Amino acid sequence: MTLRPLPSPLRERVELAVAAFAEKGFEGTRMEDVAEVTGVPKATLYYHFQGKEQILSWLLASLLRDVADEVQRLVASPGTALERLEAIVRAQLRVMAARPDACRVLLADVSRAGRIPEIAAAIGEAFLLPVARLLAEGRADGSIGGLVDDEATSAAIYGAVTVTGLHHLVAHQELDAGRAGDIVVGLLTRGLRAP
Amino acid sequence: MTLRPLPSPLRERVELAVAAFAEKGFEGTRMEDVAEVTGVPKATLYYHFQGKEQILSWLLASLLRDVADEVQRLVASPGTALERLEAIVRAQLRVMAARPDACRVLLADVSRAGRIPEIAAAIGEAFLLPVARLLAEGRADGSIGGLVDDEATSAAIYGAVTVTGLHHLVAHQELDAGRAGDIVVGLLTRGLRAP
Amino acid sequence: MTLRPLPSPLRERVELAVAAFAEKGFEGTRMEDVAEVTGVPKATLYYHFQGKEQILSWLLASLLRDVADEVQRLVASPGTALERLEAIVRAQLRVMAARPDACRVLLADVSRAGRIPEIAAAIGEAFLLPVARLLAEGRADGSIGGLVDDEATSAAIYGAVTVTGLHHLVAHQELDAGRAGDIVVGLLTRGLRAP
Amino acid sequence: MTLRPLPSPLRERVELAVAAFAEKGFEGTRMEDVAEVTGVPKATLYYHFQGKEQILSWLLASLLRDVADEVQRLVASPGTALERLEAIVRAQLRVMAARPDACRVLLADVSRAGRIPEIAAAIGEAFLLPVARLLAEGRADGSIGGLVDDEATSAAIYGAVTVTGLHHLVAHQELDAGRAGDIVVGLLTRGLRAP
DNA sequence: CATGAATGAGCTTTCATTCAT
DNA sequence: CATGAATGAAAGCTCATTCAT
Repeated sequence: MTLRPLPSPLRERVELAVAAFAEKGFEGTRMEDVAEVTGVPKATLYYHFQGKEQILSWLLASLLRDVADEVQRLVASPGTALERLEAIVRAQLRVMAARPDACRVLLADVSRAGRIPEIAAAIGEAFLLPVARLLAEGRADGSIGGLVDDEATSAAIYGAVTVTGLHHLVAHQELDAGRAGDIVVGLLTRGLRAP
Repeated sequence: MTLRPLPSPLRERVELAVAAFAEKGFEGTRMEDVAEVTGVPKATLYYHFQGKEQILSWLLASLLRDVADEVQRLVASPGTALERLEAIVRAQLRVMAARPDACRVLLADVSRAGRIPEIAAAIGEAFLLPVARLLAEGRADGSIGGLVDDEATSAAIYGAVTVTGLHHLVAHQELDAGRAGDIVVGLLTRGLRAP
Repeated sequence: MTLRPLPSPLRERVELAVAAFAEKGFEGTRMEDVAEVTGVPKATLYYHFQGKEQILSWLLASLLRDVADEVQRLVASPGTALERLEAIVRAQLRVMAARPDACRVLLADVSRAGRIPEIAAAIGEAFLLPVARLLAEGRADGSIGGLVDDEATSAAIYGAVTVTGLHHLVAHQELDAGRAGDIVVGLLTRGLRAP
Repeated sequence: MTLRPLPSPLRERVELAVAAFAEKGFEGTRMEDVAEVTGVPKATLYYHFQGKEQILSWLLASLLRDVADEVQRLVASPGTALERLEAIVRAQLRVMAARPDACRVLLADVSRAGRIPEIAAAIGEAFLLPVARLLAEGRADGSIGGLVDDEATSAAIYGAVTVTGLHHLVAHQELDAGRAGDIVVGLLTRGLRAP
């Protein structure tokens, strides 16, 4: 995605840009802002990135790589499909707690329906697809009940998790991944209906 | 919110601006664009609105008023709390099907965590709060099981509904509110776990 | 060439920009400079012109329209072809004396061999073609001797006239169209060879 | 002009830069472009030249040295002044045929009337002055008729030659120095007037 | 009331040039 | 010696907004 391989010290500084994007949105964030927050001169940013969009793209890709790694690890772990799905939900919330700004930026981008098509694809790859496969596995191993549309269900799960995390961040200024996980996992596994 | 009460023919034309906001984001949409899609000259828009932000604000408020009305109507309808909540979920998806662009804009704004604080409050008022109240009612009337945090749960429900709708719109170019409703309602009421 | 018809007061002010282009070249002249020299704000220039190139284009077109008018008038005047050609040469030098900067800009552009193809075509239309036709007429009416290539000859005439004018302007800071005309006409009609 | 004497292999590669200057103009040509067409890294160019302007200056000086050498040789050759002048005109056209880009760049610069004053002076030294001297000689040896202003006449000759060459290059994509020479020499010696 | 015309304030991006290696 | 990396200082252009009619 980057033409030149990004030198490691720069990588860390550029990560600081998510805060700006999260607060002011992509178009509302000026390169000047990115330069200020990261401490990297504007011209240097342009030396390493093709433009503002590529910086955003790089940031989101970096986040999604982390999510994908975690998801992949958990998918391959032992346990029933439902147990592994629970673990994935909790992991996603941990990522949100660790990198809340990046997640906000990502959601904004999703809602704009894939400004950067690669990102839309990457979300599918990183979360939706593995979860959909897990749902199928779950029906096979008997841990998950009969649902009709795995793709749509995984989107619903993604929404429940993400918006819960976001809501905590916005409403309470912080995200307790454990507590939020209990709620979401509770809702998703047992449902609302009284037993 | 508007200084002058909007003349009715203008109101309808301005609604057309959501498409632009949905596609290009708030900052990415120029007043010129709004003027073009609505057919209302730029200067005339400034005669009726205070600025670009106020147009967005007016558009979202219009959507949220509709959602709130629907929710309020359904909250007061007969049936168990769970049944009414199901109806609300389905209603929200119908709104998304009817006004997909406005919903996309709204979600983008939420993720930017309340660019316009009034909007964040309005979402709470229109959806989260009534749903949270319904959850409490549900525990009282025995239709909804024991959940710990009504506020967080209603956020999770909002996320599940919204992202499912969005996913359908993006992935399948259209949203069948009935089918999507079945999936979300199924997930939310019975949960994933096999009986 | 211009989208909006240029208001007359603006037209005169924009003419002042040729001085800047003549002194610093096209690329060396910043829009800021044009704004300063003309007294028209940058944004206003962009409101009326598509960009810097279009301003140059408009300026050169304006000059060439004048040249073309003069040439056309003289071509149709009475006298032998040679007499009329002499008149055209002298007229061209008068235009250079009147609008030296525009002529310098035009010549720079020619050497860049039609950065703006329309301009290259317009020079042909305004000068080269009428002169070439006059050469043919001259052979017919017996006033002009047997030359082989009218197109090339008219280019040579254009060069002799233009560079002489330019040389006077640069070397003597001013152009006496009468004196310069005598020299060029003398050279072009009788040639260098002693009788 | 150069601080360090240019290593011979570099000299040849830098010559390739004229193509870029000819096509895009001085300001329109980026050092990056020069680096690309010459294959010499930007920083290396800066190691050998003081800046972009010095590269242009060096290129034009190189051309003018060649022209001056040729002219000097021909001025000193046997024959009447008119014959030697004819030879110079033809030689200049041969140079244009051999190095068309450099000539285009030179002419662009002339019209900008001595962006680099040394260049304006060098043209005088290389062409105008020797030709003016030849005109005087020609009047003395009886081969050239009575003209009033040798300086202005040499400028006119320069213009006729140069623009004819340029016209051929632009209009016909190539310059046949022999044919073009016949036309220009015919015009300059015998004039247009029918005998 | 409504609007075409005008503009101040910035925006992204570019580029000549420097410098550490 | 030569050069990849880095950057200060613009440059061209855009856009939300105002205003005269």
